Amino acid sequence: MPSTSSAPSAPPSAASPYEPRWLDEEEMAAWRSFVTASNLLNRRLERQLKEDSGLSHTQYEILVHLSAAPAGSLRMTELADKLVTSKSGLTYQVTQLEKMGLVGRRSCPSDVRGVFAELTDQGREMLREAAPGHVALVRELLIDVLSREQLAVLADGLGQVSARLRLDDAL
Amino acid sequence: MPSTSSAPSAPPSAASPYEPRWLDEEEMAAWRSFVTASNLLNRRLERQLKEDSGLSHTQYEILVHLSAAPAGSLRMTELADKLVTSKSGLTYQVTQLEKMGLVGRRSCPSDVRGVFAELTDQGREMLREAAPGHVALVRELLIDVLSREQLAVLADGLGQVSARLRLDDAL
DNA sequence: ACACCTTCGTTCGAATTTGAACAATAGGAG
DNA sequence: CTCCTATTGTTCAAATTCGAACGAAGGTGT
Repeated sequence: MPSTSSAPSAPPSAASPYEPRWLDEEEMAAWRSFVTASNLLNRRLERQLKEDSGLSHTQYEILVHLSAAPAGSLRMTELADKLVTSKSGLTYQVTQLEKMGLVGRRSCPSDVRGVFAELTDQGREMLREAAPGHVALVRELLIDVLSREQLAVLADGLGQVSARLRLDDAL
Repeated sequence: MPSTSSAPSAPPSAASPYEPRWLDEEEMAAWRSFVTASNLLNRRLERQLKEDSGLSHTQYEILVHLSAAPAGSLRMTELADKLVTSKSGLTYQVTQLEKMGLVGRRSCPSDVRGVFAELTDQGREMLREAAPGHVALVRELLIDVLSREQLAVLADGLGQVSARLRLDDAL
C-alpha cells in the first residue's frame, strides 16, 4: 500500500515502531509529478542533445558551467559540486571532452594537487552551436508550459530545497 | 555565454539563423533549481535506500508501482512506462529483483509474448520495511520544506509538464 | 490463408556512473 | 619543523543504463 508514501485510506496496518507520516494525496501528487517530470525531461533532453550535437546532457552541462566561470575554467572538485556528480564521474567525462577537444586540463599554480578544467575555443564554439536547440526544447517542454507565477514558485521552492540539500551535504 | 540558456546582458553576438529566445533570469533560476534539486534529491534518496534497505531508488520504485497495481503485477512494458526507463533497463532490474526474491515473472495468458512482473510476499514485506525511512526523507527534504501552496503549484505545473511529455512520447 | 506492419520482452555491446582505495599534497596544532 | 588529519584528483572493479537488433507473436486487410 505505501507507494512512495501515502496510504490514503489504509496505512500499512501495523509495522514500524512509530507509524510514519505518510503523504496525503496532494503531497503525493507533487512528489510523483516531480519525479516523473524530471525523468521524462531528462530523457528528451538527452536525446535531443545527442542527436543534434553529439553531447550528453552531462557533457553539455560541463561546458555550460565552465563557460559561466571566470576564465572558462574551474577546479575539478568545484565543478563536480556544481554538477552534482561524483568526482570520479567528472574525471571520466572531462577526459571524454578532452578527447573531443572541447575541454583541456591545466594544473593549479597554488596547489600542486589541483586541476583546472578549461573550456577550449572549440568547446566554446560547440556550446554556441548546441545551446539554441537545447534552450528551445527546455522552453517548449517546461518554461513555456508554466505561467510566470508557477515559474516563480518553482524557482523559489526548489531553490530552498536545493539550498538545504547543499547544507546537509556539507556535513 | 549561453548557459543552459540565458544571456543576461550579452547574448551570443550573432550565431544561429534565428536568435533563440534565451531564458531570462527568473526562467533560468527556475530551470537551474529544478535540475539541481532533482539531482541532489536523487543522490540522497539513493544513498538512504541503499544503506537502509539495500535497494536502489529504481528498484524501490518498481516495488511501489507493482504494489499499487491490481494484482501486484504489471506487464513489463506498462511498468517501464510508469517508471520512465528503457525496456532493457527494466528487464535488467526485474531480473535483479527476481534474484533477491522480491519479484517474480509470470507469463500472460492472453498474449504469449507478454510477461507480468509480480510482487512476491517477500517483496511486499521489503516494501513495508523500506517505505517509512524513504517517505520520511522525502518529507524532510522536499515536502516539509515547501508550503501547501507551493506543493499545489508543483503538483499542478509539473503534472502539466509530465502530461505533455507523455503525449509527445506517444507519437 | 497470406503478406505486412506493429508490439513484446530479451539480448548484446558500448557507454556511463558510482564508491572505495590510493598516492600526493595541503594545512594546522603543538 | 613534525605529526596528524583533511583534501585533491585518479584509478579500479562492479553495477547500471541505454539503444539497436532480434525472434516471436499479435492484428489487420485482402
